Amino acid sequence: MKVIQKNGAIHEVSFEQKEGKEAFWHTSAHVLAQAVKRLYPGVKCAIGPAIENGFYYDFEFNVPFSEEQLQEVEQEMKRIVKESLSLQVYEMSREEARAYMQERDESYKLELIENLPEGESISFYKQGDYAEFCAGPHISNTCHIKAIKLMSVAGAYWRGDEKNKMLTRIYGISFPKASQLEEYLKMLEEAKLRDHRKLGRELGLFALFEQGPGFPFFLPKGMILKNLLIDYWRKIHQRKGYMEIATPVMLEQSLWETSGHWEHYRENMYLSQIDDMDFVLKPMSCPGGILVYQSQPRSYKELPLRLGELGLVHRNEKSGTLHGLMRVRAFTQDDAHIFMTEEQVMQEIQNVARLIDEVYAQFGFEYHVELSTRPENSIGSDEDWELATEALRGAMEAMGLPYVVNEGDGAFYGPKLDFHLKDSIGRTWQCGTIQLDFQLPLRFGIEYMGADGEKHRPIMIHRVVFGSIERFIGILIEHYAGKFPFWLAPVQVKVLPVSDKYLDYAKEVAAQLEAEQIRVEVDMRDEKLGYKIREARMDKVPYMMIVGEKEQANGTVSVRCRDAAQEQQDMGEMSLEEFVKGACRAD
RNA sequence: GCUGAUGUGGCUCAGAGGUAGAGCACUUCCUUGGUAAGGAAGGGGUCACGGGUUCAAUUCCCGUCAUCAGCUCCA
Repeated sequence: MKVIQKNGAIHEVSFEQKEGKEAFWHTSAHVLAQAVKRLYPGVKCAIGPAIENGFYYDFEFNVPFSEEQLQEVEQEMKRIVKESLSLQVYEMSREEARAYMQERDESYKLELIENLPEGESISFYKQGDYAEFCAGPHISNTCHIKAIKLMSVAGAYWRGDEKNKMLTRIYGISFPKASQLEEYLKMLEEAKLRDHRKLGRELGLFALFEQGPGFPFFLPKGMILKNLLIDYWRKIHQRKGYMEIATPVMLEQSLWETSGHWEHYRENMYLSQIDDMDFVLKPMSCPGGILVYQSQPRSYKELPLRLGELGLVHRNEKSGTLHGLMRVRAFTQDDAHIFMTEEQVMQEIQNVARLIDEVYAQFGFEYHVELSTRPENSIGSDEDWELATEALRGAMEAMGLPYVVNEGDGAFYGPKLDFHLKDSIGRTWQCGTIQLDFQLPLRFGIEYMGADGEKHRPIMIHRVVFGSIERFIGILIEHYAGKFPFWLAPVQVKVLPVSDKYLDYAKEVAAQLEAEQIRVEVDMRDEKLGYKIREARMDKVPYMMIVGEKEQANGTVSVRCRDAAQEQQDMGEMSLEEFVKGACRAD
């Protein structure tokens, strides 16, 4: 298909390319606007870009509009596409453009025109009876849009500002081939089946109650999973020279005034008063970590001092943002604060980056890195920010890790590197961060004794690998679709006696597996084998062991495996030694 | 927090202005069954909460809370 630039240049591009997709979806958004204008002439158009998956357009409707009317708009879009309208580009002066939009009472478009640079002419794209100013590029003809589906209607603020009027946003997706739309819809279904809220309930991992919105409960199996992750975390951090500490969940208010949290994040903090003291439930563990640092005089010989903490933090997130385990109000951060000299900074950043790399590889995640720079309401001097930002940048370059820059997205006390991992169906999640901080050491006045006998101020790194353990578990559930690898499965083996005549043997098998540190359950219910297999499969247990007359007589088990094609699941009869040595160590 | 939708037994969902139903799960009994659901009986819900309208509300209206989809936010 062909793409048409705003200077009128045309070139060939495929839908598979990023540029092609964007032009395709952007044009689809224009078709959506065109359809809406045809059906509802009084509607005002705001903006309609291509997004990661599809496109949207924001409108101000003068009549009520709801999901039911989507079908109608979609039909109109299909009619427009059938008209095979070719896109034309032309330019207008600012004045002409303004007059054009004024005539059509497009107040949002007028506002947008005001924000365009003075003096430059404005490019318009026109398809049939519809034209709007737009930087493009667009595809050359609407006829390429073979498959369209409008997905949903939602409210969205004009220019993303909650003080502005809420507009009606219509989301849609389109493709050059009908089969691609089917595939996409199938992928959405797949994502729904993986939803950690659904699987979390079905697998008995966690629960949420009205009595604690955003405060997840861990059920026995979820707790096994959480503890396994924590065990793994401890092991790897010990190896990397971290020492673990634990600081209180609640500390006195003045500490948070010193740290700057009181000023910057008061609205998100839970408060409590005991006797005459004002307490704050910690939203972060850093001030606690600093008190530990300060608990004794520090020498340069101790640096870098790596203090790790699985800190339970509370943040009063807005009600509308809560989402299963992904966005909660109480969670465990796998935090660590590293205190070091200026010379050690680059090396430490790289050490942490390597640690994160190792952990993500363990779960089969790919990732990319983003560097977030100074935000608006930040503390500290320009020089410190510059130094810190360059240190993070330098470490990435020294390691040869590519990164993208996120302007103004840093923490209020320092810039950061964010690690965004990619799950098995291609979605990305921000988990690990490395934040460099000159501010808290200054605010708390922490020091170390240098080799020169003088006092110096250490620099601090804040970092997490999982981010939030709760959220990481949510991501893992969806990544694995509940089929956890053997080492993480809450129940690794389920023993299924063919009938209760073999219950004793089943228990004996379970006891032997337990002796091998394997997490095992016996299905002792009075049900038929087929039924027990079905349930064990729904519980996504990696291995089933069927025991009946034959196995009891031979002192063996018949193993059935979760992770194989239907016809290969039956792994046949084997001894427990064989299983323990071979089969289950594969992953 | 904002906009919209939803809220019926553990789960998935049906239902109606006259105080509720199905399937699965659960309990008991029959059955002792070999690779994705054997049969029967039984227990379980002040229909989210608080007001209002009505002779009567779980069903209609208002408010609150929670959940869902977006938006905004995410140290």
